[in-house]
Amino acid sequence: MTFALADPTPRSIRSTADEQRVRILACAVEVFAGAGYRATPVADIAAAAKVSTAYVFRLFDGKLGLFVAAVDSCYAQVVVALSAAVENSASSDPADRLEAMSRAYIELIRDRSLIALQVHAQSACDVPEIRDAVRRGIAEVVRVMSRESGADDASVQHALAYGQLCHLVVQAGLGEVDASWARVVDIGIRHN
Amino acid sequence: MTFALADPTPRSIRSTADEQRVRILACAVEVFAGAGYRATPVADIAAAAKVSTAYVFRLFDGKLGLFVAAVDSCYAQVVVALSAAVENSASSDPADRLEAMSRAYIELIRDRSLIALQVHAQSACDVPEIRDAVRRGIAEVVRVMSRESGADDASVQHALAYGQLCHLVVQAGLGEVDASWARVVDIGIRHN
DNA sequence: CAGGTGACTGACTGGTCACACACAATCGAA
DNA sequence: TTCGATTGTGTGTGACCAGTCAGTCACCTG
Repeated sequence: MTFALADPTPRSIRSTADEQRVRILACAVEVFAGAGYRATPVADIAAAAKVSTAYVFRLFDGKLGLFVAAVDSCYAQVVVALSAAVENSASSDPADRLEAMSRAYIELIRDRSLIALQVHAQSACDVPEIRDAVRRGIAEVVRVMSRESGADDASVQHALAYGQLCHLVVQAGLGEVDASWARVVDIGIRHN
Repeated sequence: MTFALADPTPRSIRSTADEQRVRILACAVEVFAGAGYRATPVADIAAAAKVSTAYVFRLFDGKLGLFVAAVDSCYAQVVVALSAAVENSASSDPADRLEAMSRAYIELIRDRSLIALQVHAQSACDVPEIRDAVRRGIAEVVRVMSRESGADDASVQHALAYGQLCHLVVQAGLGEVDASWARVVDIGIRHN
């Protein structure tokens, strides 16, 4: 009574669990970014990754473990992007280098996922494990901004604040609102 | 207009539905602020308000209607606080008036609820009704800041950005983290 | 080819939650 | 006092969802 239900093209090659883990993690970032931790059933992520729900639970430590892993991966990507930006910056002026990082962060917005996931993680900080993941991520981001730019604390803080404003704009979709108040919020993101 | 929040003396007299609505709404703001829209069962709010779950559904248009009402009420409180702050400000200098508003906003943090609820609403923006409520709220805040302070758009935007940074600090509890990176984020909230 | 190991799944379970409905208690007016 | 309107609740239910388990199938090694 066994019939091949899915997979019209049977996978000739088996993948390793580690490969699957990173694949599923990438899907998790994307899908969690859509509706957040609580509103996203693990089954949705499994479907996106084309695996069974049971297998996701086997590879990760529960839904919480999966979400934390997704958040960690998200911040890691941000850090990489920031580092790369400053690497390509010719100037050695701290302000310029910080500016390059800010610009790089804006660039990341093309893919809403990273921003959206950060907001969702922030909102789920009542779960200790998630709060810790957020702290780890912010810590790393702050460290990389300070160290790689050489800017003073106030400037770094300023850049962070505008990053947060950017989250609001993306999440509430203010970019597509045509009103004067929306322009007040939206304007200065590209501007220093 | 005084509203009695808690009634120590057992109600001998019937309350009107409108009274109950504002009472329950106040509870909803507080309880939703704890864990957000999805993670908060309506039953929890009903329990906090000492009424039955069924009655909450009778007074509000579903869980979503209740949450939207809570978000609206939250932003309304913020706007009131900002207006009051500028009212008490002697100076007519736009920068000073904006500063007074920022200070007032920091003051609001004593009660985590208003900040937390904003973050949760922001995170639940995938629900159109909630996204609209957030937009309404932000619109009103921006309008009041611009109009009452007379400051230029860039300054208002700057104040907003630091407000958002403030949300991150509160939500992730960075105030209680003792590390250099945490201080970079935390420092400047009181400082202009 | 026998047998072992790891990838992967379908089917189930225990629990939670949003919401509905019928009913009870209390009030104001005629 | 009766009647209708309004406040309020107990009980139920259908849907959904995290996590488990027993078992299948592909590949490898001797």
